[in-house]
Amino acid sequence: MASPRLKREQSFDFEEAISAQEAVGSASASYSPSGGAFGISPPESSPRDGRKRRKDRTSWVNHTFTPHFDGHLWRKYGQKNIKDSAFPRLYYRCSYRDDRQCLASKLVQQENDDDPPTFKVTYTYEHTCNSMPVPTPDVVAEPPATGDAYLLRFGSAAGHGDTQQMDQRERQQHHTAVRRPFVMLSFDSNRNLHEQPAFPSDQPAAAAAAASPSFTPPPRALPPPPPPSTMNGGDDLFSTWDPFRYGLNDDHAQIGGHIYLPDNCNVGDDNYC
DNA sequence: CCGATTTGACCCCC
DNA sequence: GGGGGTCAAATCGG
Repeated sequence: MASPRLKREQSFDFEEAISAQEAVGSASASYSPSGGAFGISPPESSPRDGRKRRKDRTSWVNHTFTPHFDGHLWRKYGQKNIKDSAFPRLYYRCSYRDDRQCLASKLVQQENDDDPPTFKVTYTYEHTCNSMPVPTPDVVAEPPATGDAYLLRFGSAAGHGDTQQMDQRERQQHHTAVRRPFVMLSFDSNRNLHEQPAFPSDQPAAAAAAASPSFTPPPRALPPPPPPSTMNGGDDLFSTWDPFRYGLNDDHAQIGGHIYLPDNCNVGDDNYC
C-alpha cells in the first residue's frame, strides 16, 4: 500500500527564524509557536507528491545535546550520509503516523564532535496524533569547570517554547512539569554518581532514583507523561520514557545516544569505562 | 510473529 | 545532475 503523500504546503521559514536564535545548550524542543502548523491539509495521494524538499514544509530547528528528549515517540525511517558533513543525518517520523495520520517528522544531525556533541534537530510538521508534546527537560551538560565532574542540568533554562501550544487545561495539568525542578548530576573521579537535588519541596528524590541500580520511574526532572485524562488513547506515550531507551542506569547517563562519563573513563570506541 | 531498524533504491527539488 | 528526503524490502530482536 502506498504511503500517504504529502501535499505541498505553504512555506513558512521557521528554520531561518529559529536558527537565528541559536538555542544551543537547551535541550528543549522548540515547538512551533502558537498559531503554527495545525490545520494541515490531510495528505493527498498523488503518487509522487510525497517526496518534497523540506523547504516546502513547515519546519523549525532546535539545537540540543539530547535530540531524543522531546516528549514524543519517534520511529526511525532512514539515515543518510550528508555531503560535507562528518555525521549522518537520521530521519524520524511520528510513531503514530499511520494510526493517527500524524505527519510530524524530525531530522537529527550531529553538529560536532564535542563532548558532549550537539545535535541539530529539524522538526517538520506538528504532531496531530494527540500524543501531547511534553515539556522537555533542559538538559545541559556542563564540562568540568573545576575538577573532573560533568554536570547535567535538568530544567536549567528560562523558557519553554513548547508550552505555548498548550491550552489552558493542559497548562494547568502540566503545572508540576513547568516548575522547573533542578538537579545536577556529577561524576567524581571514582566514577561515583552524585546528585545535588534542588527540587521543590514536593519533588521526589528523582536524582536518587537516577542513581539507583533499578531506576524504574523516570526522574521527575524529566517531563512526566501527561495525565491520562488528557491522553487521547495515548497511553503508550509512556514508552517514550523507557529509561533504557534513554540509557539511564546506575553506571552512567546516556542521553541522545551519547554517554556522559567521568573524565577518567575511556570514551573510546565503545565508551568503555 | 510482529514491530522496529537498516539500508539501498527511488524520486524530486535545486 | 547531484544532493537530500522518503520508500520499502530485508533484517533484526523481543
